[in-house]
Amino acid sequence: MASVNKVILIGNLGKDPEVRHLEGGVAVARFPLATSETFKDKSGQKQEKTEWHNIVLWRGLAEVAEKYLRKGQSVFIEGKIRTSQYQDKEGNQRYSTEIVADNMTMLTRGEGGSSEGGNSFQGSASTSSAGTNYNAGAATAPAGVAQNDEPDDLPF
Amino acid sequence: MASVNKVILIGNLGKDPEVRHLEGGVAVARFPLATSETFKDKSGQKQEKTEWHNIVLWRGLAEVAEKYLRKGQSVFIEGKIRTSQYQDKEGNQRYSTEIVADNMTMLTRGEGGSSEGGNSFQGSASTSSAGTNYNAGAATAPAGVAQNDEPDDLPF
Amino acid sequence: MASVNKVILIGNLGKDPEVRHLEGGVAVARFPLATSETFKDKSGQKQEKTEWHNIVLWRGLAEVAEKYLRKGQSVFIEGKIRTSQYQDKEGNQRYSTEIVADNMTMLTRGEGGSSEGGNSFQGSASTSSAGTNYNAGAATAPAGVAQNDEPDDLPF
Amino acid sequence: MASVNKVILIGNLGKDPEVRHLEGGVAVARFPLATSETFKDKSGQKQEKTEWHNIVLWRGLAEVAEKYLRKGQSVFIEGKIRTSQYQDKEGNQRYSTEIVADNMTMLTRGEGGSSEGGNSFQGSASTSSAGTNYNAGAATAPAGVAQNDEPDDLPF
DNA sequence: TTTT
DNA sequence: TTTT
Repeated sequence: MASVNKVILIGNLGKDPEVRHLEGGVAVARFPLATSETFKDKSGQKQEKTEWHNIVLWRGLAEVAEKYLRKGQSVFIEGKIRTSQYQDKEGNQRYSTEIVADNMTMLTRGEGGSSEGGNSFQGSASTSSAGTNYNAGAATAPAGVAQNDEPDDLPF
Repeated sequence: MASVNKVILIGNLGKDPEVRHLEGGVAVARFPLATSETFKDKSGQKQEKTEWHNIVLWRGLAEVAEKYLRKGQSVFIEGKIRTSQYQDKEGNQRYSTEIVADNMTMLTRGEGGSSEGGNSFQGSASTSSAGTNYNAGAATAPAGVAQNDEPDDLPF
Repeated sequence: MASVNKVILIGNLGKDPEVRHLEGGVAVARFPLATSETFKDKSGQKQEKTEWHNIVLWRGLAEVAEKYLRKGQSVFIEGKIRTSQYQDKEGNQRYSTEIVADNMTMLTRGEGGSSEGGNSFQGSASTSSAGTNYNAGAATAPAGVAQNDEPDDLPF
Repeated sequence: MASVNKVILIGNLGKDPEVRHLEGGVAVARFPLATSETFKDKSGQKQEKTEWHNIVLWRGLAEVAEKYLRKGQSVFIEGKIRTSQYQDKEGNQRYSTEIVADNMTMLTRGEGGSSEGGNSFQGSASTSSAGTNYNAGAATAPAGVAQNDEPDDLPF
């Protein structure tokens, strides 16, 4: 039964990632990501509305997040929506919605760089995106390193 | 500050849309949409996990949903994530996450048809998608104007 | 340098897939996919414009296409754009643009079914989509390994 | 007949935009955009493959591109694929594939800024994205101006 | 060359 | 609460 659950976000980390290392060495990272949109209200005033997303990353992506992602940075996230149910202290059913990432590209250059950058990491083994390709199952991260700018000799 | 908040879903309606007509003739439709994924658990057993999404459509898209969408049907939804805060009866802060649609394509053919079909409707005035192109503002608002903007005085 | 190259299509096959089996058992499938949009021209007449996309699938996805996809059927494709250069007979540089799929969901039910259906297959090992989850490398390659990588010695 | 034609790119401009102003004041901008992916070849060597996309922007988006986009900058593009046919000098049928943008977000901060930034512009009137919302039909651009960073007082 |  |  045809099903697609895909989320694409570009936003800024509200906090440094919080990383837990589970039994077996599996890492999980979480951080809040802000996206915002501006619009004009009825009186013509420009308004900004910020949306906060709970991002979750597993394994290799979590390790990359732990090493390289910091509060305030800009990141591209591709993933899926997942809503978990839990009971609160009073026993009421509650819901918590998260974005489970399966692809991540840093849009802020590592440190003191110029105006842009970015490294791409994926939760799966394919090579459909750019940057250092990262397989979430690997134990060690190849690490995102500086990548070259475009050459001048374009074919058009 | 670069920002993108985009969701793409293909799933099935869990219920008929619930439609309300606000003052001024603005329509709002809501329905739960199921996406599901299958995976093999540790014992090699095939498992299915269903995710439920709260879909919200405004104006023209809501009217199309009211007319044509029914429980069980398959639909493509493009939109954005929006989490609303509200107080529960005990005064605790709660969160509710919805997908506000700005594009919709029916994947189930209307009635007793053959094996597939679909019509596309958009919340905006552009023609970037196929099928019957629908301008959500056509009937009640000037075309091309802030059609996804909800009025400020919403009951949530 | 942050990079994303992502394509999402829903359309109809213009022909049955053409499948080739390369040395080493690697399968490649190709088919044209039509997407169309309708719009009103200046005179208010409804017009339809059809776009044709050259879809390419590798390994497991190609085998699924060979078995299940037929002319006329509706399919969801996720992939990336790839433009190849080649010399025509006169030695001029030519370009050919294809969509290399890494995820596919059939939107037309197999045979004589009711009004809709769909099965999802992925080129990578993750479980981020629904339907029968398919690992493109399962039969011929170690799971989770570079499944979208084409061999270096392709005839194009 | 269900149809979706959507492209999402993050890449770098290979050249400054070339802008033409048609009769009636309509602007069209074009530039090549590079996306790249890295992968390991058979010998384990890291390889990079760059893909070039022909981006086309109309009206307001073209004017924004003319004012703010420059060679080397990073940009998020959302649009659709369009392949045009034309005759070459020898009368042979040729194809040219372009990405017609309907949404654009600059990922490189304007001038000598710190490490990231971005402004969002859309070809349609909706407010589904962030940054200065831009309506392609408008004659004058509200212009993308500096946007604020996230506040420290996050709700989680 | 598809589909409505 | 859908669908296969």
